[in-house]
Amino acid sequence: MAFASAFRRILRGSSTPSPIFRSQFAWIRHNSTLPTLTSPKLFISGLSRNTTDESLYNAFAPFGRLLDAKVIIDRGSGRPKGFGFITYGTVEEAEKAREEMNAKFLDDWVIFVDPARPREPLPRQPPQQDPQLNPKPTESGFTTNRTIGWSG
DNA sequence: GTTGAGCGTT
Repeated sequence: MAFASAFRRILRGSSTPSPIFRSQFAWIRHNSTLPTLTSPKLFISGLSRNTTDESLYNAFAPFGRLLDAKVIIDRGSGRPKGFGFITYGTVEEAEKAREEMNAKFLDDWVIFVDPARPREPLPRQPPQQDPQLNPKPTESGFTTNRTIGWSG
């Protein structure tokens, strides 16, 4: 927006987006609502292009046992997309890390720590199940018997 | 060598 670029010039005067400005948003999010974490997986956004898997790991290592720390690299350009994912052993560690690292600096950039969305649907716990939205898809002439469970 | 919202290369 125009706000961001304006604050950018005011606070820094350089082409680097001001971390101070970004931290305001983070504080607002921090003070408004804290969504409870349900998984030890965290989505880290606002990363610097200099941040790599190792530096991301080192930044979040003190808050718990990190099982994974990954900075997403754009396969086309081969450069970091500016966000990544970390996985702790427990949700408590993830919550602590979120409390400690959200709206904090990493490589001169204010990072955002949010719960990561599930990438793969769990096989035993479907996230959404709306049988009412599919009353009867029997238009193809087939009488689709509802198969309970995937008997592979 | 480019500009910063977002949910991942298997």
